[in-house]
Amino acid sequence: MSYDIQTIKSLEKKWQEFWKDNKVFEVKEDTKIPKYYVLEMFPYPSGKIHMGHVRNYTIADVIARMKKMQGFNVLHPIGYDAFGQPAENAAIKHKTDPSKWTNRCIEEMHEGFEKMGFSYDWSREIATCDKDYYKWNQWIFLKMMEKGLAYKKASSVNWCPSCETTLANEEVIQGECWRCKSEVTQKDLNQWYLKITDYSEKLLEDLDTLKDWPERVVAMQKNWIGKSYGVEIYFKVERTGENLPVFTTRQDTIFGATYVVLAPEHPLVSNLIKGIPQEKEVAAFCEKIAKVSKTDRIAGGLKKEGIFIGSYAINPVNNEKIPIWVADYVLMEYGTGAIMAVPAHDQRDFLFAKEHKLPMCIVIQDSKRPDISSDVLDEAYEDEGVLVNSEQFNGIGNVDSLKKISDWMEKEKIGKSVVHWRLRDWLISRQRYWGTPIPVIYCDTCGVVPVFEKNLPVVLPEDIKITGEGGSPLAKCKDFVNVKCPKCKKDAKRETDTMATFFDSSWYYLRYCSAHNEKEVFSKKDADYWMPVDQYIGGIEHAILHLLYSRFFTKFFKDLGLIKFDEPFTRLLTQGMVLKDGEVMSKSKGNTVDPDAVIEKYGTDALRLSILFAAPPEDQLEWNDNAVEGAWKFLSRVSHYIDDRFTSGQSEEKDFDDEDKELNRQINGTIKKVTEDLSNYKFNTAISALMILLNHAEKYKYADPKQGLVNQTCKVFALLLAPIAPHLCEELWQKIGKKDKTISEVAWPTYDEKALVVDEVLVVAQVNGKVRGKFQVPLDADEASLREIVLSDDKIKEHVAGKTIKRFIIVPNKIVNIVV
RNA sequence: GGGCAAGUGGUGGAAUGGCAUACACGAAGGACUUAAAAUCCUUUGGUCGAAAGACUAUGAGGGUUCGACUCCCUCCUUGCCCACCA
Repeated sequence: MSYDIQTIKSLEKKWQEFWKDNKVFEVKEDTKIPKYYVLEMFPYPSGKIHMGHVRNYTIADVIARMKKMQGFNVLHPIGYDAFGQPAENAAIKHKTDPSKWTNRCIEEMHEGFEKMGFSYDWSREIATCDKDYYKWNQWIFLKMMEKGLAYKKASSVNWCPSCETTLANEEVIQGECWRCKSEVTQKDLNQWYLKITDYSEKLLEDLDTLKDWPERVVAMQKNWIGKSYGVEIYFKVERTGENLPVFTTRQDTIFGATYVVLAPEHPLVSNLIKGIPQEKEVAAFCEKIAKVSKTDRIAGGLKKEGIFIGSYAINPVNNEKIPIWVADYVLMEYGTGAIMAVPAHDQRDFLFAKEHKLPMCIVIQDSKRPDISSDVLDEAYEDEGVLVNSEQFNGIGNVDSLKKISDWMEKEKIGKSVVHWRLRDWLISRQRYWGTPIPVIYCDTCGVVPVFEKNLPVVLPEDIKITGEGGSPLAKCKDFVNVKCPKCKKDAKRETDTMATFFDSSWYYLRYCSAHNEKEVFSKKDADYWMPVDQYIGGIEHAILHLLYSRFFTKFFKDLGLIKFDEPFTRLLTQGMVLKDGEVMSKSKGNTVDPDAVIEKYGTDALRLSILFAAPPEDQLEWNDNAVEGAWKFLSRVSHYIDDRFTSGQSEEKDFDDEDKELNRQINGTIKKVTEDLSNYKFNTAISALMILLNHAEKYKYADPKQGLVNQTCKVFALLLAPIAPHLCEELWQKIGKKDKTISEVAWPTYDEKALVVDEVLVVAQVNGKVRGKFQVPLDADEASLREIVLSDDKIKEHVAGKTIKRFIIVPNKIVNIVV
């Protein structure tokens, strides 16, 4: 076969059609065969595929194809996360509608995936904007309502003024909208929430079972869930006697509290300032802070603003009277919205106290510089030490005192141990059009009425004008909004908000198990067989959002009795970004490389190979055109090797000479290495092992070869390379294998342990740790013979001469080190 | 401020206690060719040396070890994530 781009392109097309026409990668549940579920995070359909997709999905495809050859029943599906705002924005820009735009993008992507030769089960392709899919979003929502997990509440929410919608906490990155980077403001709205916090403990605990997840993803989730143990201490307002609980994790510093601070939104504030001289001033301050966005609050940095509100609090441990302040650095959402300030031992309190000339009281003494006083401190002392000025607790180490103090407070009923979580309930209402309608109806008589299950789906009307100017388009669609109440049949109105699209993607992996089931959200039996996902692959950017939500849904489904497992994804791989000139490839930066153009020039297999060879999958990958060129060359050499050397109809030879044995050893060693490396995502070293074998095989004697050995080499190349460069290997297999099977159905090669054994090994000899010689010695040579071989060498003698040998260290079959 | 990664030739990277720089890219030289492309061969961390070879080198500095890119401590730099979270 001639190896030129035209030939390659036509054979790639030929095999892609063959796989599709013969449904090679469509699978059925079969309990007699072990299953393997390979899943990549499904794409947002935004147009043609980019290098990021190519990398993510090539990694998944190699794993899926290898597992299939290894005899697993492999589920490898794909679909589209098709709802969401970009479609709406694109529709406005191109004067089309989101549905048309999305469908065109899906077609383009589908085509791109076929061109990459990915081994998908196309019969399970899904799109979340399809009513057969989002019907089940609505069904899940109703189930959650039933269980009290979906509820509506009025609250101050994150609002993106540019997207004109609310955002979940997880979608606010450094005070900015995760999508458009606009500054997020706060707004009071009545919105739908999912009670993910009911699962806080479970979500945290089960992280420990995820042994095959990257540690940093686990760490990020732990951080986000944010469990902290502390004490709620009951301060009292001196004037009114009202209870004023504060939350702290540093109860060891309670005797050092010199003032109390409330968040500006704290409900006590307005009561306490009523009628006092500075009422207006304080109210104005609180109002001012409430308006400031979170970004600005943070950007203000260390400068902390606050004001005394005219009342005092009583510290229950010593009945001391300390002033109550309001300040911008205390957040209403965390703890009780009130803190005790210990300026001597908390840097934020320290800065605030200095700024406002508030007193300090040292209660932890640094053993290295005893007798420091508050006047000499230039920052808070936050390290460990021994308690002072703390009555009966004096002299105890502050860490040891934590439990002692909380126990004592509980006994005295002046506080209680509590656990606080950082995780908030998940706000899912979005004031946007292109999403799943929330299946709820508002009736003046019956109140909030869920749509009956039999009336699902609530279909998203598609003939709608999207202008992008103010308000949800659905709210303007009278046919959609005006309905009869399902309970009392009087006039009622539909909810016009749609669901956040992260809802859609929180369970799609279950839907793939029975993708077109019309009766159920997914079939229990199919989910039992396929789930959990054995290998999940996607970007690190989903480390918190999508992965946390999916874990939450899984736990919810388990509680519903629909599934039997706790965690959806057994093994997780987060692949690195594709960069060009040191920056992430993006359309806005104009540094993208079009996969199509690369395929045009070098073919799909070369693209796949080069992207895997260039870097380990978790690292960033700097794109380099030359790398594809190199991949092309390698594939060409493999192809030529098999064309030139393979001869059919030869029987196996037995009497191997040394050169034959060496080739045989390398063949078996390569099978071992490639099998292990591919299983551990070490694609780059697997490929280099194949290159090494080729370099060696090409040098193997041409004149008098053992043909059986050569044929075996050819087969090993085709089989080991098949998951990476499937088109070429299919073609090569036609020449060297049985023609009734595609190479993807041929068994993965195994290696012969015996062939790996050598009778001689190269042992490195060191003198004082420096390499001074290398020796071929018999395998497992004993100390005496090693001493004899090594010490009789002239060069070693030279380095040892005139010195006494103190030690003779032997690492069997590897190294000897003579210490003189 | 907290957490987690990472730092190795001209470049991507390999080696996770035992020959540092595998494999590849790039570069230089050569063969084939009227010529070019393609292909093949050779060289390629640095310094000294004609060579044999010696010394030196994995961000910096210390430590453990017969032996350290690898383990420990301190520091520097870069990237990512979180962050007035009490």
